[in-house]
Amino acid sequence: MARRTKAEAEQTRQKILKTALDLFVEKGYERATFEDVAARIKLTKGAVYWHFKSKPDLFTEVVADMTAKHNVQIARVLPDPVTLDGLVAHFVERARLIVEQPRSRKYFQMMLSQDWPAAKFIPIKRRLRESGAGPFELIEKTLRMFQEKGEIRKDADIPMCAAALGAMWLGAMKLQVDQCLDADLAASINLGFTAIINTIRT
Amino acid sequence: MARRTKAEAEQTRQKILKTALDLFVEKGYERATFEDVAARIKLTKGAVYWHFKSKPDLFTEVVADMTAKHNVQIARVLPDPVTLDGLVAHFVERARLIVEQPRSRKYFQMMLSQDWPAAKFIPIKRRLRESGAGPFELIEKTLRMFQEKGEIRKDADIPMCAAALGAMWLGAMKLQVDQCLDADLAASINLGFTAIINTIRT
DNA sequence: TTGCATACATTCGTGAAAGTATGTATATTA
DNA sequence: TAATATACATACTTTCACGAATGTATGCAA
Repeated sequence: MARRTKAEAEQTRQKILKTALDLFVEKGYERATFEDVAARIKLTKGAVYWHFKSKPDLFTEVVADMTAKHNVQIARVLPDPVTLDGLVAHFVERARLIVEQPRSRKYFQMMLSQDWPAAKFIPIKRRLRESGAGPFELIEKTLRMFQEKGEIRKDADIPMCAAALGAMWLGAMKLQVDQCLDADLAASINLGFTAIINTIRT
Repeated sequence: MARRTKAEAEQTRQKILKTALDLFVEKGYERATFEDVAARIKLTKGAVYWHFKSKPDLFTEVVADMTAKHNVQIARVLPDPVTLDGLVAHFVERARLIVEQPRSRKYFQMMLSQDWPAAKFIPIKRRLRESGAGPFELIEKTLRMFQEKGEIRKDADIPMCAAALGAMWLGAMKLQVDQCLDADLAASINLGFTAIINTIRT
């Protein structure tokens, strides 16, 4: 076997990305090897090295690819919240989406399990924070907006409230991913978010 | 150099445990080697192997040792809560303790970063859940107690409320450990816990 | 004081994974 | 259609941590 067409090569690339995500989740970063990835899609290590020059590179690409896809997915079905209750509903829905979509679920599982050397992937950690597990910016931005609109008390401590909401979100997602959450994820997020937001409602 | 006295050997063991914790935090499980540990305390790999028969064994012992010490520490200064407000105060204080004590802090950093093959350490994951990052049992047990005492509404959904509180706790600790928490940890835990508990107060 | 157990040091083998170099058949392009 | 770039396969080197084997000087007990 030898050279494939461009389209086929791109398919191969996508297969590698997908399989790599699976393996990073199953075995963790260190124990997942290029040979594992190659074997699972009937290729050789060399082929994988053709598409990705190193293991850190492969991991970085997997994260970038999944982040982009996930963001597109979210943007497509979840409009930005326009009411305070909408903010709660937004995150409840977001959680439901992540749990239901197998790919997104695996992505979060990998990100939050952090069975990978986070210290070596500082930019990834930042990306994770910005768009993935802790969309704190969205929370804080939205809270400020509603404060100006008068739906939130002027004396409310927005950063602290946002921190509490962010912690709630992150914790719930992590519990879900670690499969330690007996209760319903969406429902407990709903409970927590509502309780916290009600303390600063006008 | 050769044989030391029993007391000296025990000191060596403690040094190894301490150094191993440091290195597991700094480099993660896979990248921390017996040589690293040995070099840092001016010993050789063989010496470390004398005290701990394998790497999983060393890791397990580090966790067991730190868990025990941390539990003793908590039990010594934090009485079990006897009021609902006391429950909040308990966790606020617990958080403060963990942040302030360098050893406990590192312990949680290692446990929550999970830059180690969690799948290979199922018993440790259980231990972690029971006594470390997610003291859900304490929360749920205490809530039930207060429900019987009449401080919590009879129709309150205890498991879900406990899940929300647990998520809040876990998320806040993880944010702290990952150094992504700008706001004050204790204060945001206080805010979140109070808000959630107030929704089920009689 | 003798003899054994202990607490290390030293050395080496082994295997596994990362990465490299090269071969090769085919797509693409000029 | 020839030349070149591409998309792989194959085979190899390198690295490195685990762990075992062995050596050795000393503490301790009888």
